[in-house]
Amino acid sequence: MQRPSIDAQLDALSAGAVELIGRDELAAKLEESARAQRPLVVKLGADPSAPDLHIGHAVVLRKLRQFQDLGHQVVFLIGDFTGRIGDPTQRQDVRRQLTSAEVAANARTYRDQVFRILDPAKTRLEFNSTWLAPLTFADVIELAAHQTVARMLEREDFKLRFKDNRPIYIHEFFYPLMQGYDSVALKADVELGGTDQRFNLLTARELMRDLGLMPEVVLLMPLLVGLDGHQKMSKSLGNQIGLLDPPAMMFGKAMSVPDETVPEYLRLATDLGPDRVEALLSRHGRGELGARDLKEEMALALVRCCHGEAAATMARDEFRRVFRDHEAPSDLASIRVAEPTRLIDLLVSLKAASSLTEARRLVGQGAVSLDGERLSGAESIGPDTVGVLRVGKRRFWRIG
RNA sequence: GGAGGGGUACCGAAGUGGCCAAACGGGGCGGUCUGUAAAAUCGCUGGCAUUGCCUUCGUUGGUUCGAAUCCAACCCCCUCCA
Repeated sequence: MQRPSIDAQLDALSAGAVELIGRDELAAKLEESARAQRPLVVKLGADPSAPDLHIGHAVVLRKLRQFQDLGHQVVFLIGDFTGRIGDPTQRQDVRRQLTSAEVAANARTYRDQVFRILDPAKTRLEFNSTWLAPLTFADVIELAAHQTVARMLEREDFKLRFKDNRPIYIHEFFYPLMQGYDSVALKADVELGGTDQRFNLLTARELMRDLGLMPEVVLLMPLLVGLDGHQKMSKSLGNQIGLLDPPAMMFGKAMSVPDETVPEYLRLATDLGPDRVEALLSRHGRGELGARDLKEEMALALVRCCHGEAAATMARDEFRRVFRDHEAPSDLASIRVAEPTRLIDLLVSLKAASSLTEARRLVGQGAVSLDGERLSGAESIGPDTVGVLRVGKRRFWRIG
């Protein structure tokens, strides 16, 4: 395969990135790689205890894919050792150790998601317990001697916690070091990460240099904002679109993003490419494409990335039917009620309400209807009841 | 080790003997409207029950007719000093 020139490669690889640390080094590495026919090792680390990836991760994954398309090798590193210790301030309880079976299961989940974007033939899966577990205490002390407390406190979240008198545990200082050591063990040429990883990745560079290795090149990708339009997308904030979310859910979530966030999603979360995106945005700017329709294009592209064209179109049509035209979904769960049941009991058994009190509340708020007729709550649902039961805006059941 | 501050519902945060199932904000849910699961707006947000009862304010006991509020012990967090 004829590769583009080094300059062209650099431009392509840094496109969309927030920061490329070591551009000249990358140029040298690319040149050396081409000369020696040796693919670069491009590293991405992942937390093993939260194996649900979202479309924010996809931003980084697509960049990795670009490296692969240029012939390089991706190392998808599962931090099974790092993940054992956990960050006690972010989780109430100390993270429990994952069993090897759980790690294996999570690794499999990762594979399912990651290979929607990455090329399996050019991806290596590694676990950092391979080299971190055998380290002795003396090794660890030696490692710790490469970093100072003052430097650690420069890291944004440490700095903040320190200032706010929130606890910082000693072992948390080992996080960047362990991550850095991963790069040493892998002899990584390039590491990718979100901008929140800046400190850790810089630590890796310094550590590699200290230990006489060529420091890795760091490529920082923008963090995708979550569904709320303000905070970064993360599972713990519950504002994510999962890579494995079913098409309809993905589409719906995408449509719930604030209007101002749509351009960012178009640029970062879809694979439309800059030209298509700018074309859409300028049509919107000229008033030829409404905000709703622009958002729909974004949602469509998003679903297409993960589920393909057909699923995306179906998700869109379904969304239009239910939320724009206020019709019942085409495909809804059917239930039969064997004997007369109070409406509120039915709602609880359908899990439409978590308690009878909540069921009463829903009915009282006019959220429950049968074939479009609002129910008062006194009704009894029985074997001869037929119709579409609707709870709130988006929960439907066919009865009978 | 010493001195002080604090632990309240999903989260943040008021409340310092009855008017407290507990202000307010966020989140979540619902209604209306719309261009959409957007925005705006109004409302709901412990449980059971046909207006009454049960459980809840770090834990366990105690004082009181009555405790999130007072007392005791314990657990946990933070600050300053060593």
